[in-house]
Amino acid sequence: MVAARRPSGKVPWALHRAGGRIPTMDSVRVRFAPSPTGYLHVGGGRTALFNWLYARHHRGTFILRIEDTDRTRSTEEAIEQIFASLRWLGLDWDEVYRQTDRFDRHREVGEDLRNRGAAYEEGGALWFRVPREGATTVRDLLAGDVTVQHSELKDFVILRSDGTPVYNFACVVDDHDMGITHVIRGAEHLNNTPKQILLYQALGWEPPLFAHVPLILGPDRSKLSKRHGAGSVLDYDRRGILPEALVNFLARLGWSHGDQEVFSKEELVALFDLPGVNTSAAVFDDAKLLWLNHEWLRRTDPHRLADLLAERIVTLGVADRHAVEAVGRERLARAAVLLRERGKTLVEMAERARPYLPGPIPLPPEAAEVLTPAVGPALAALAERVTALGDPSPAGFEALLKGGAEDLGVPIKALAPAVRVAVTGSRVGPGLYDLLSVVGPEVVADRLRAAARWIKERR
RNA sequence: GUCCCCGUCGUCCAGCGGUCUAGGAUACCGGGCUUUCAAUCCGGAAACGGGGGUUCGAAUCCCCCCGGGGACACCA
Repeated sequence: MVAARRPSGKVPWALHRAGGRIPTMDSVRVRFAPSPTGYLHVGGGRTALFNWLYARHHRGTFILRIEDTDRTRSTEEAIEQIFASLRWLGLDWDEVYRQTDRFDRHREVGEDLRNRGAAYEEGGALWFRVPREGATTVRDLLAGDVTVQHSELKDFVILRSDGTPVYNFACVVDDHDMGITHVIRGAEHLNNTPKQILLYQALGWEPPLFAHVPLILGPDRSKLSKRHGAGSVLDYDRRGILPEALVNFLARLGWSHGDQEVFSKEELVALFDLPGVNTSAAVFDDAKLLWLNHEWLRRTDPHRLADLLAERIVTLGVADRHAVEAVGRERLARAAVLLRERGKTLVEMAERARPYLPGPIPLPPEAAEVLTPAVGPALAALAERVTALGDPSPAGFEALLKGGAEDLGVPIKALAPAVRVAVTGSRVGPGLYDLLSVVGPEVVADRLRAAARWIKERR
């Protein structure tokens, strides 16, 4: 068994791997076939993404097939979750099927196999007879030629005693009937493929092309699964990850285009192809996802970001809808631009949005470190000047503060942190003048007065 | 255990026989800038699993070993 190498020269890569068969590139039909036994995790999400990208890149058809043949484990909620996850990722499907709708067809083909002598009944179930001798080779577009001796295989059930089909069988019948040209799926299925090829042969059908993509591993290097915690695609939405970031991250897990790291979905569609996919499993690195999310937060249109932020602020209970509306979309967009510079997720941004919303700011005891008795009068005086401020731009605030530091007798190095804490309750945050400008003169003045009072009451 | 797949910095990738004193990204460490944090800039540490071949030449090809993962259901 020799793994095929990517050829150099002008031979089209896929053609070479396909052993000379010519895949008709304008009629690509691929499918994502999840089983609705739980939420869609990122491994499944990546498989869906690769299929979708392959279909869109080749102007083909992306099919969604719900593999719910195991009625005891499949649920309607899981199906809804899968739809919701794909929609969130922005992976639209052209056709959708449900395997349970095709049981009659599966039984019909099973019957055909039995009539041909390729299957036999035992214990009420229909078993496929695997040849004793010989071997079957999978010509995988990614793994190369993989040969398995028939002696390694056992006869397997294709129709359960209750008449329902089992995975390997339903999969073959459906892929054939749906005209699937490329089966792009996780590497855990590579071992199933010889059985499926045997089925195609017994039925006299031409098998599709196969491409088994490498697995995604958890931090402990085992196949990513539910027990790794936040593996659900929708969990990333809850964590404040942008779909663009997760798509970008997932695409880079096992696929690359030179040294480029950031890809928009449009770029991925234009660049993605099977030759760029590698064959080794990848560990899911949360830190890098967070970095990408930050990149995408910074590339997102401020108004769209404002809408996403508004929603988070409400769902997280940072403020109510009324307060958010009072701020207005424009001001919120300006706040979002400041917030996204320091926050890596929408959640972090929302949690730090309090200063931009109306109302007083609670001052923690540590505020006393910069809100000293010495700056109290200056803050009170500054509040009056802010009220009379003609130019509420960052430059206007900068002139005001620097002028104030000068003639109020408090050095800017002490005044700036004091104003920051008075307005935000925190010693860290965006550039002070930008911050004040976004918060606005009225609210700034109110909080400056409140801070002056707070200092006085503490003495 | 058997079979299958994989093996470059901690992690994700580049590398397709010479251009590799191995490149990018992230994470980490140090410094500049800043009222602060972040961003940004500069610098640093960090890898070809091991052993045999083939070749003038190997991270790149072959073999063995080791290591990791996956599959071995009337689950998918």
